Amino acid sequence: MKTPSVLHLDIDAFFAAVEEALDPTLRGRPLIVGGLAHERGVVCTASYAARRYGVHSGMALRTAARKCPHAVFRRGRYHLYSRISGQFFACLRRFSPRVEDVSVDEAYIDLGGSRYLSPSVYELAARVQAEAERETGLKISAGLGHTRLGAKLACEAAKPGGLFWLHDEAEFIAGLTLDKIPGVGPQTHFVLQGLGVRRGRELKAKYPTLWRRVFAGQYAGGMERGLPEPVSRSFSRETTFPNDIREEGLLHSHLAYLLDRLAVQLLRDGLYAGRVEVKARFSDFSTFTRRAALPFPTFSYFHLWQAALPLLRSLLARRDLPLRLVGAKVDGLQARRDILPFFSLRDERMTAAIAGVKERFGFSSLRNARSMLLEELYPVEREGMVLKTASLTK
DNA sequence: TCTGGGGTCCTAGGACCC
DNA sequence: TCTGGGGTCCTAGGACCC
Repeated sequence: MKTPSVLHLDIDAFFAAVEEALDPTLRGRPLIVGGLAHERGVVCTASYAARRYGVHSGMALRTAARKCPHAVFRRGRYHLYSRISGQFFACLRRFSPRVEDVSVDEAYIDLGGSRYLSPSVYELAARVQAEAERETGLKISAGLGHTRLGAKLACEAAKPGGLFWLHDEAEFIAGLTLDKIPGVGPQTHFVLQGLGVRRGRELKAKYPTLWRRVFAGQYAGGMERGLPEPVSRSFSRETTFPNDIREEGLLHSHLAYLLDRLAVQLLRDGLYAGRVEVKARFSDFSTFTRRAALPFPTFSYFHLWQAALPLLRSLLARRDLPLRLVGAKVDGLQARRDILPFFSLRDERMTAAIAGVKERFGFSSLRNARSMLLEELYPVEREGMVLKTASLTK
């Protein structure tokens, strides 16, 4: 039998584990990262101690507080997590050039070409795991398989902190109940249940096409697919308000703020957007989006704003309710080098200059006037030096 | 007790063109 | 005169993942 070479690694309860590592008094206590107990929001990560009370990620914070009143609640410190995530991936890349990141705390790594490092792939996997744990200071679960799916399932079984090897993937998957299969969510599960399908083998026998759809997707074929450096396809930002908002001027300010952030990100990554999308969620949780192609690829806040404002207006016309969320997204991204230099617009240069100041003095050192309204309502945390727009005009 | 934020990928219908 | 078939682009929405 062919030797498995795909290793899946997953940092256990990542955000909570970082907080525990930094504050040992939290160890063993139920810890919930994502927001404070009374806030409008959901659990991002729950420590294993908190999970014992039935708290899990995605649960409303207020529900979690009811289930586990003595839990410690923390807002996330995402810059910190992102730095440790960087160490994690740097460590993996020393063992193989074929590393695929799934998220900040999850990766696939193909050890097929790295066998010279160790006589046994199992030992090599254990070494990768141990090394990553040493460098991050966190517990990491690992699973070895022939395909991504096999590796992921093995890792799932190894949690927390173990290393598993799935000997017969096909047999294991055939025996699995559908809700355990990645890619089968609540909707698909519900439909399949209605069709009398409970396990993998029934799905394979009765609905071979669907079976292939589930398994020939992102997890099939080991690591052959998808290995070119992943490129960003979209960026988005959204805000759920502490209280629902009806006032249109204030909603415009929020939109302006989100677009400002997207413009900075586009510039920083050297990308132009081809399309902009606005999202509105009303107080009854009904959610709508509107997208529009930009007249030409751009990274300019001003162009994004011109295209996005009519979209927001049209969304607001759909319901006579206040909003609980507004969001903005850019996609159709293209690298700057792939764009014809057919225009050199003044406000694109201005965006670049503004982004330069933000880069140096912090995002909120310069704000467009439209989003300044927000500062009176929600004072902004400032990083470093404060540079007010007004002081530049002198 | 409500229900975040950041993504990816897929489908379906209409417009438009040949 | 009551009509086709394919291709492609566009937008809206949904399922799913961490």
